[in-house]
Amino acid sequence: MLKLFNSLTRTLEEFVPIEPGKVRMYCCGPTVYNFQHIGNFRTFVFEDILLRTLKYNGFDVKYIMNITDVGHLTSDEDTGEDKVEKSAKEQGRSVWDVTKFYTEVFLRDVELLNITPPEMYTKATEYMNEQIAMVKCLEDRGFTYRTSDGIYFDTAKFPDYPKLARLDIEGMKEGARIEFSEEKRSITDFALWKFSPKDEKRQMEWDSPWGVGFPGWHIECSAMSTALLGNHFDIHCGGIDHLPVHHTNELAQSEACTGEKYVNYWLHGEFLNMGDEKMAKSTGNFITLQTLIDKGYSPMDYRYFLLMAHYRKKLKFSFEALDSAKSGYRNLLSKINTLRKPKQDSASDKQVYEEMKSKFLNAVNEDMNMPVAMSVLWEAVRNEKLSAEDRLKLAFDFDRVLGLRLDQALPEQVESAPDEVVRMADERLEAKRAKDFARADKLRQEIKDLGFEVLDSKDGYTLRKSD
RNA sequence: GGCGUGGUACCCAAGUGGCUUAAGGGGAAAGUCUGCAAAACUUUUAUUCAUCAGUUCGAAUCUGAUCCACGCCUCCA
Repeated sequence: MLKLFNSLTRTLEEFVPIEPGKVRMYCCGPTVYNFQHIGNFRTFVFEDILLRTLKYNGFDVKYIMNITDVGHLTSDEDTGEDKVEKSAKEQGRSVWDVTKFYTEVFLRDVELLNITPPEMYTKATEYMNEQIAMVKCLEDRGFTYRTSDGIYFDTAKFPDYPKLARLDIEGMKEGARIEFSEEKRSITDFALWKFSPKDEKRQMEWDSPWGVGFPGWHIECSAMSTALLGNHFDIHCGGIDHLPVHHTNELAQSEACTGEKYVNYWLHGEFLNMGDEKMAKSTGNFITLQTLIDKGYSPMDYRYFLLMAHYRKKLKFSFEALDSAKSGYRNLLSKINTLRKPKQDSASDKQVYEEMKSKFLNAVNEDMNMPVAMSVLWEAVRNEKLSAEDRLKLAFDFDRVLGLRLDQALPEQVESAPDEVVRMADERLEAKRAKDFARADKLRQEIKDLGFEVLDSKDGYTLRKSD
């Protein structure tokens, strides 16, 4: 039985899909005006784990992720600047170039991190009609009002508005950090459609029944998810920061428009912090996957790091912790390779085998407890009551959820080393056989200086890249 | 001002009333192996869960207080 923590009820609930055996899921994707940082990817990895967990449980999953390639405001107020337009201006490129570029980088990082792509990435700019139609629907149903800068959603007309985030709207009014527009009837009201400024030509703007403008930043997810998954679907997820504003607004506008329940399970991934502070694009306090790669870490090292913590707990990023993940991942691959070697194999205790499998499944199904799942993996791979073959079978089976590319773990063999190094290693082997240990040790050191370690075996050696 | 989260070994991090006198990884130490190393394998590494008081037959897990750190109420994964 798969249990998931539903933000709507703040409890662990058994997952029951609307349609038996099938799951329809939507996750909020990136806004492509800048690089996605490793904190963003914590959420995308969490969503990937969720997808893999559902598949591991035998569900047929229809999964959609959006790419926000249309500019929104830096704040919800009419004073805000559009991030995409701003980014384009700074870089002296068109907005279309900017979003294309960051989308490509995002897709590359997704691939590097072994994140399963959705069935479809939906781009906000390609669903403009659906968005306009939904705003129209809300207008027809009387949930909107017009101000000088746009069409707004009247949250007071939707009594369930605070339910997802458990908002205390009265409390919000007292100490809010920012003044809200005089024209807004309530602090929680939000824009559905914004008018283009009269004095400035935007690069991205569309015609609408209300005039030339652009969509409010919440409407795209409602419009696209509904268009592809229907009015009512199973799972919607995103970063925890989306809970109080974006998802709250999305839920309100969707249910107001369709009159149906929007989503059954809302799941949110916690933040990755830089030291004690959060990592955020807006403050520039962030690092990208490429930064990690440049520093000699593999994307899988980072994925391993993420799997060491539960998705609903804040995680502090530090290079010390990443180093420990890197070692752990390397040791794991090394263990896999050891098990692959055709040594004499012992018999396997089938009961232990089943026990490992069920322990793993239980961990995964307990709201995706990856730290425990990882401990089961280690336990399985080191379990002496199991044959090497069975241990490998378990590891590869578990990897369907973990996504650590364990099956691609290859011994860094002689072939991967430069000829020069191989020649030296051969020479060392000869010296060793001739009991010329001084010479052998000297060669070993020289090979080490070239970045390789010699691992001796009974009648030969293997080379491994050292770092 | 309101709402909320967390403090577990040297580091990361599970566990949220008895199965746990606290998983797993990293690190460190010892042993096996080895010409010596490395790798591999084995073993060891928290009588204790921020502090104090209480509830209970029983608490890291519940309650209260205190200290500390952090997030949200602006855009943000």
